[in-house]
Amino acid sequence: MHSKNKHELNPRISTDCVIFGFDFSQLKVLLIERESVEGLDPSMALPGDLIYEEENLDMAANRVLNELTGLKEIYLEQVGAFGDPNRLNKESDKAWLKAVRKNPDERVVTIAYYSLVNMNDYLPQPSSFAKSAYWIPVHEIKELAFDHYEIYQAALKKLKDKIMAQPIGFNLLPEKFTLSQLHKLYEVILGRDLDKRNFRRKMLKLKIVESLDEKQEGVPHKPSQFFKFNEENYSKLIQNGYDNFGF
Amino acid sequence: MHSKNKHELNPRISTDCVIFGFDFSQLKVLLIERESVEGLDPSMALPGDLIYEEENLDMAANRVLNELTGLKEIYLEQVGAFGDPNRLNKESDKAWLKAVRKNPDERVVTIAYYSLVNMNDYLPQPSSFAKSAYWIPVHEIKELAFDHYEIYQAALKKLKDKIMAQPIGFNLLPEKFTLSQLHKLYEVILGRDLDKRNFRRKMLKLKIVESLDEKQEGVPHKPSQFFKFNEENYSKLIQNGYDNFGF
DNA sequence: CTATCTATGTGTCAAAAGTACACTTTGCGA
DNA sequence: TCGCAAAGTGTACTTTTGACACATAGATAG
Repeated sequence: MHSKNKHELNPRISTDCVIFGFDFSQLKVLLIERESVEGLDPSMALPGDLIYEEENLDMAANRVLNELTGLKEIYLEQVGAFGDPNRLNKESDKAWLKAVRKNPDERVVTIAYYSLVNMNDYLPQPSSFAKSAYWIPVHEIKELAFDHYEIYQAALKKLKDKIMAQPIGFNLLPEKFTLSQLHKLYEVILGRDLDKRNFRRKMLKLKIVESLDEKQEGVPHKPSQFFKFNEENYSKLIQNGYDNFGF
Repeated sequence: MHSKNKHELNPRISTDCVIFGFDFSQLKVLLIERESVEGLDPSMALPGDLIYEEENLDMAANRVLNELTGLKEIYLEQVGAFGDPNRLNKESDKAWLKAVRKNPDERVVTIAYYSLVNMNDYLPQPSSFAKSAYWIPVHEIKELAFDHYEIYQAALKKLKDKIMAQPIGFNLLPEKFTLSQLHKLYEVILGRDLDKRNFRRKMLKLKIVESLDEKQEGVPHKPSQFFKFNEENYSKLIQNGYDNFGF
């Protein structure tokens, strides 16, 4: 082993956030466009930045997300750590880092987080080095800065695993929603069709949704019933070790 | 916010490994005893140490595990990152760090990994600052150095989730094993009884175990059939997106 | 005011999976 | 040869899944 390798790593730590949203037809991810640097194509990235001393990882992720996109008080779940020595070594990334970081060549280990939010409650307001922040449909996400595409894929996998193991996704919807919307949400996350009747049957049997005395209005078809999430029944279910939600 | 907090964190990175083994009756974890420092109780810890420059995280975890315990070429799966600013601040830990680290007060973010191994294939051989390395039954694990207990719990949860989602655990057994041994393994990981007949039925239906023409010998009861793991059927199963193994 | 359009909402049946449960078998050793 | 200890085996019942097609409510356009 080269003696060079014997030096203990002393990197920076960053967090990157994969925030999923849903607009009733597509699954989207919140991305920022970096301030462009002379001549470089501005490229899309996950909101993420270096963390500070004295911060714990979860808090840092929330702060960074807030600074770059304006989103606040989001429950973030950890995806994992990404620390390949070459993760920042694409030429375009190096140029950008040179422009914004004090020590652009320093190695950075990033801790990735993900979350689900209701898009309508959180209007992204870019600041810091985020020139803009957009909700991008997942099917349009093809390349991202750094190793962010890999991080995004890992987060999506976690999301799929989680939604298969236990019913989640209520964060992504407004307080009252229709079963069709919930149904659609599951379909876009899992990336496949689910039988409408079987889906409804299951949701209703679990009693985690509750019918409201209210219907859609003004739609050019049979109006659908509104439902709300029953938090109480949901926590009971989870506490009883329910972990086999699968379709 | 205090200006102090605005400094970017520049910590060390370590890895800690939670290695599970099985001795046909109990689930165990590989722990090391640290070289004792004047007056301090030697305490048990997960094998873990700082990583070097130029190493990627997975490789570092393997190197560290090997240096401390002698285990080699283990498939390690990431548990996650643990980086609370106070994670090394117990008095006993600080004293120990002072004795072995160049910069004992430096913040350290650790990336935890876990794995399952066949205890008989890997006889722990402590070295480096590991005074000894033992397989400790999980029910005896009550406190560990640093935040290692928390890390161990997170790893155990991952293991349970995983074994519920897909049949794993063959790593923990010798090449040929009896269905009773496999059955017991599932019980100790999940921490509850599983019906013997139902367990066997399921394993056999999935065709991931295959009967050998060989029986136990010299046991004071009906000798049991040996089985082997059918890797081919197993990968087929996994590739078909099988993820609902639950009992 | 009638016809048409569109998405909602509903029931049944067969197959598969899960759950609960008790006795016989084999080989060793006393 | 008897007893012991763990292996091994089958069945009946319940629950869950998965596949499938048509009537309904309200809006709109003619």
